[in-house]
Amino acid sequence: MFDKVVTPSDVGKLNRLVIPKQHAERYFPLDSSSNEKGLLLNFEDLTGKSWRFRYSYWNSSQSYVMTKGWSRFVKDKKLDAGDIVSFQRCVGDSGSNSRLFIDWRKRPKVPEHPHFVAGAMFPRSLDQRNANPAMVVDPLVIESVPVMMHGGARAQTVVGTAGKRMRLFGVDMECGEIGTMTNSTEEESSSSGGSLPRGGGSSSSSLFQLRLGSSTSEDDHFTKKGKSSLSFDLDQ
Amino acid sequence: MFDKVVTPSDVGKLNRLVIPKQHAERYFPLDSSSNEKGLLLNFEDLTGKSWRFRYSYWNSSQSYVMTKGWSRFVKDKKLDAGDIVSFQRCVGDSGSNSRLFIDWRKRPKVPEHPHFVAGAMFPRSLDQRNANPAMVVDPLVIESVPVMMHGGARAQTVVGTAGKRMRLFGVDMECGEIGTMTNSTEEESSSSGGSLPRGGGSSSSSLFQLRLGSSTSEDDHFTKKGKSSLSFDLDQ
DNA sequence: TGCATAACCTGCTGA
DNA sequence: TTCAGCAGGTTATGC
Repeated sequence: MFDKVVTPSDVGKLNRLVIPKQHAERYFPLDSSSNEKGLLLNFEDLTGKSWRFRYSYWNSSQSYVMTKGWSRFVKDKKLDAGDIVSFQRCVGDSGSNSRLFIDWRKRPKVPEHPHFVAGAMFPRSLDQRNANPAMVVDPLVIESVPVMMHGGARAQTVVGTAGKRMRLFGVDMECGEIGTMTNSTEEESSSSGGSLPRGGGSSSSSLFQLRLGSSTSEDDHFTKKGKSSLSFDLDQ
Repeated sequence: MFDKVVTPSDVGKLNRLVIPKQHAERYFPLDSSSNEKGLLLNFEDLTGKSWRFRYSYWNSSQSYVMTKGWSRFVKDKKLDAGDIVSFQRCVGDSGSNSRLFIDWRKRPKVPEHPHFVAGAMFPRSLDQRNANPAMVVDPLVIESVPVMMHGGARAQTVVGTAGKRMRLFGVDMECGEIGTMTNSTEEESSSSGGSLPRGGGSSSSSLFQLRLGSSTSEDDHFTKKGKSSLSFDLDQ
């Protein structure tokens, strides 16, 4: 049916998962007259374990949500913001019945300390409170496409030239063509050598590196742990 | 009948007072069949003013609560978390009738930074999440009585000898007779010089000082501010 | 009378 | 199991 990249709120203390309205109304329609209190949905994960979520509509926020049972799933699967949950429906043998499945995967692997990320910024190791879900971009789709075109990103200053600065998602960043930056570390090199193409490719000239901050110490802001109380000053 | 040390929620925006189940079922039994929606209880305070509270059972939280009318009482009496409300029943002259009374008092005055408290520990300036209301002991009743006998305290190791250690409320503490501790600070001295007797009294030999931690800096755990996110490592 | 706010009610989680 | 705490929805109330 559909996937959702979960937000910090989806896996946080609110104990609810917001179902995007278009998916909710298409795949889990609620009869407003008969199903006043929402309904219980039974899902099955790939291990065969059953998960029952209460599904309802919140008038206050005009949104569809999974509530009861959801937090257990988050804890059991150790979901973090940016991870992806996938809802699937399987039509059963009997025809009229269908089984619901839920699956999940960790968010796409990105450098742990993403001072440099080709083509996209992944703010998940930064302050979750300031992270915008729209910022999480699947590396598979960003090849050869300028960053500022993606995921609801709103660049205040769009500069496509290496060495220039731009402000993206409210964060000051430095841009450079892949292969021209000289201070990329081993870790960053190996990471961008993964799913992201590095210089020499046919489309390399339209990719950026985005530099977030300049700290290299192991004890800097980027390496601090903490679930929700962590805060950062990025390149101020 | 019973007292309750009110929690932040009891005097906050939830506009309800949770009645501990054992007291609720003993003193305010609800007939689940006839009184589906709870009942109205009339109390009288010491000024003769009448207070009517709705009293009911919440299935969702499995708890008994005073709801309607309670917030007016909180505001009128200026109740704060830690204050004590007292419910009393007086059998009337007619025999069959009984009058209900409600009384209240401010929480016992304790030192702001209670590193040393004679005869009792007052953890309320510490992390509220870990504080057990049973730990609040009225200073007036503790003279010459060993600490571990009071207020629902459960000492895992009971040691009545100065200099020995004990574990009370899950906290490791050091015990000493009053007057024998040498590193009591000025602040602590003046505090214990208040409502609590210090050495030289006729019963001083049976009183303790309880040492919580050993930090004296102004920047230590004990002086940190914060409503609910504070946590401690006590004498580990 | 209508709106904005407060009070009240319910459901849920986590310790 | 109890209950503190949070959040959201609904009802009452004052301007």
